[in-house]
Amino acid sequence: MTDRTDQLDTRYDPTEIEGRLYRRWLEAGYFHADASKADDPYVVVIPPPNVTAALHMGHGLNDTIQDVLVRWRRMQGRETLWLPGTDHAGIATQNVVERQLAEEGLTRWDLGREAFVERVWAWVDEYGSRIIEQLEAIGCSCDWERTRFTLDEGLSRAVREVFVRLYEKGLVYRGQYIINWCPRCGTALSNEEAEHREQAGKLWHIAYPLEDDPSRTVVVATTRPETMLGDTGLAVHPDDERYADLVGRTAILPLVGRRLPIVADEHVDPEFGSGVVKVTPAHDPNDFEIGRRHELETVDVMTDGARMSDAVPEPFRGLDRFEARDAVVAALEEEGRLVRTEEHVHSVGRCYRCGTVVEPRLSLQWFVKMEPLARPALRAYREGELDFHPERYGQIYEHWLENIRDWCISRQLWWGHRIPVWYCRDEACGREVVAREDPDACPDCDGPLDQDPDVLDTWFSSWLWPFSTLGWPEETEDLETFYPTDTLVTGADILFFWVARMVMAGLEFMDDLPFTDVVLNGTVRDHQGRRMSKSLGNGIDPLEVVDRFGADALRFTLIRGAALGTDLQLNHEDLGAAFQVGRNFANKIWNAARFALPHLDADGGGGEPELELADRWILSRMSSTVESTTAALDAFRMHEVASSVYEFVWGEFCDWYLELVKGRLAGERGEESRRAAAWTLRRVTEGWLRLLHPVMPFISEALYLRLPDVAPDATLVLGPWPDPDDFPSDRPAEEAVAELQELVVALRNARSEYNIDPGRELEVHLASISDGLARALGSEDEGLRRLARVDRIERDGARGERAGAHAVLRSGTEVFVPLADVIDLDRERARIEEELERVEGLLRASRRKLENEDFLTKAPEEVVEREREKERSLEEQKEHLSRKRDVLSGAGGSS
RNA sequence: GGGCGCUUAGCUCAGCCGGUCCAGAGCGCCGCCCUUACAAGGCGGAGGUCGGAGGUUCGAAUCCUCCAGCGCCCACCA
Repeated sequence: MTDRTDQLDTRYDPTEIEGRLYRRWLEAGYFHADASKADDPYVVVIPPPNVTAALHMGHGLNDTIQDVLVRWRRMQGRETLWLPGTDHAGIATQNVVERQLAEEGLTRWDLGREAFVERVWAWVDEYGSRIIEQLEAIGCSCDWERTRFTLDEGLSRAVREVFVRLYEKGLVYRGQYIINWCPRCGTALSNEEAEHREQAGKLWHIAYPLEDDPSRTVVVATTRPETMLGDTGLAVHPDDERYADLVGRTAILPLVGRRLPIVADEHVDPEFGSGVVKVTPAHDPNDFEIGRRHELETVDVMTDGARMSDAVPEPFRGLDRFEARDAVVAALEEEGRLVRTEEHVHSVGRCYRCGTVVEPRLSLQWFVKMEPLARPALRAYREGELDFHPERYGQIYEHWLENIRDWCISRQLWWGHRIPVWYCRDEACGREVVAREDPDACPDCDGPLDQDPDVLDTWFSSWLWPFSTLGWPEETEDLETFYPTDTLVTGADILFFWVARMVMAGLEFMDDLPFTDVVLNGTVRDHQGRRMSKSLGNGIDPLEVVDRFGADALRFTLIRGAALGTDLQLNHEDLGAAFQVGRNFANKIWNAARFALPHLDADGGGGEPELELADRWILSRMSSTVESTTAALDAFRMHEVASSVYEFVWGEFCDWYLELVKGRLAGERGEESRRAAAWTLRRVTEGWLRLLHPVMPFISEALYLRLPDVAPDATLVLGPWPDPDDFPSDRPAEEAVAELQELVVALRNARSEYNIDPGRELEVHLASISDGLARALGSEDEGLRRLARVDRIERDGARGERAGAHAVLRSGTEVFVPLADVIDLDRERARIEEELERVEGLLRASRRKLENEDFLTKAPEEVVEREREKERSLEEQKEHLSRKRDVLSGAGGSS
């Protein structure tokens, strides 16, 4: 690494720097958390990406936010653990490998269970670490030594322990209920895994004849006519007088001929449709309940693949359910049973993995009883122990928990945690064994046992993530030290799947919340507002962005757009446009440092020199920036973290401070002044490099290492994080420089307005100079000359002159620049008039307020005082502007 | 059916538990500038009745009500 800054290119090239620094950090072990040293640790667990995943922008955003928080806390000196890992993602991963097999013309059944699972493991071994490596490319400071996988031995033991404990507590049970069945994936799903979408469909009205009076029919309506083949009853509301005489009688199911008892049930809405409901207990959750209350039969009319089963009349057997729908409708029509058909919009559930329409279906599955687990999770939230950012997600969490339903956890897959339940092969014995260790034989009859063939829902391992990854159920040092964690950063789409369930598991098994703050980041969308997705082809590959613009540019752009709870739009068709904010900022920083570094003194310049106004000003601004940046981090307002550093570095440090001190650094004002500037520059540069480090870790570290008095093995990674008190606050200096800036802008404005040659030096006459400006001129005379290209500054002069540019600053200071050769008096007068009008308008508004008795009595004193000051300032501006107008309109004026 | 969010400059968005906002940023646009850190830059500028209508208040982009458009979540809509 070289300190020869004169060799640095004017364009920042991140490629070589980033890889080298990341390797250094890894080798130094900075990201590894030491449990023995952690008395106040800061802990984050990563939302484990699927092992099948390739890094996409959603990860980019989510993981960068985590890295910013983690790096900040680490810099603050807390022993910080960011625990990484991946999720085995049952359905998704199984699908990937099954698709591979399909290309070879095979199915998993051809391989058999054992060989198939081996094959998935082989896939995971080969590709499973890919996403982890990609996280390194964007700079994530995870503790890679603690990387976990949800199918690890340790995590598997945790899963099993939890299943057994819940079973023993009576919270896990097996039963026949209506679940969501995905016919493509061939498995049951939880309620959360069925995504409901509104869809245009039809409502078919069908006439069912009565058994004892076939001339009389009752009309029922359905959106899924194929399921009528499984009807086993009809229901009406008990108070519905229209049908009171039907209750207890029997109808005949068209096409099938089955006898259907007509029952009275509260669930029926007499207002909807005809007020008569067909009851299909095996294919509808409500019908199932009605059927159970009235002891109706259940007839499952479909196979696992959603074809019509042998339970239906011959002509329909083997038909796909949607073919069967058409066939049933046609047959009904032929028999004259179809009364009418209407268009109907209703919501249809689809598998969240493959999009196939799910079939509500009666099935024997394992469930977790959720209400007892939800109660403490609700209490913790209501008592304020759990905070959501943004807050509104708390209400969504609360609502879901209040209405929680039991969780179907068995999946008819092969890839996942096998359900630890064995059944005695002897039906007469019927013993069911649930055990932590695999049993050899039936404890009752000593006969052979068969393990339940199903695996557990992937989320049944994910919900244990905050403690299973730390060693639970073993009482490890890690668990003792790092649980509970602090902040969870994730997407709102898995609030129920994951976040709420982790809270429940944490409280149930650790007796403590798994985290105290939940940050929900937004969705990354394209420039048309569409979610980025593979199928739309509108995704952006974060690694391509890293290659082209650097990880820092990627991170800065993401963080700057990550306003709390809002989505982020990025143009996938023009990466340059999308990421130039970050790229340009990195370049700006690079060049600012390129300029500053050679001016810094190797020994830090000895003791503290006599600081000048500009020095005190930038130090004071630095102090404010430390404060605002820290406050933003503390409140998870990521975009404010980025923008507060950005504005300071670019808008204050580069645009003003560097320009103000250029002359001094060149020695124009003597050694003491040079030393003061160099000393300040050194401190401020380091200050903002530290503030920048969480968001842009690479460039900040690279530049930090180039500071003249920094050891080659030093690092920003371990902090310290700056404190506002490290930099003296200086209000008067801030005010003075603010007025100087206003003057500079006014002069530049005049120059631009009249198209004055940029090289031409101006002569400036000032009158009614404010105290602040007087102070600024006293010490920054040369700064003014440099910033506004001024060669002569006169005080209290040229009040009566007309041919030039006129201005009045907010402080009331009058500015005049003689420009007889270029000035157009009419135009100048118009300019002043316009300004005068604006000021008068403001003054009127201000006076209106101050004349209002209510304002004076009801508004806080400081607000009134501020308004008075504003009035005074406006009065002065008005007076001085009027004077200028009079001068410009004076005798001999052109109009 | 219930709930929530959004609507601010041409575009993308900050600000929003009221006064420091004389409403900001980035991009885009217009003009000038290759001024020895940076043209991935500098300087100046134009551009907004803060979705609409009421209301509360001394004071509203910010709070309340209603309306319109967009989006999201939940729900046993046969």
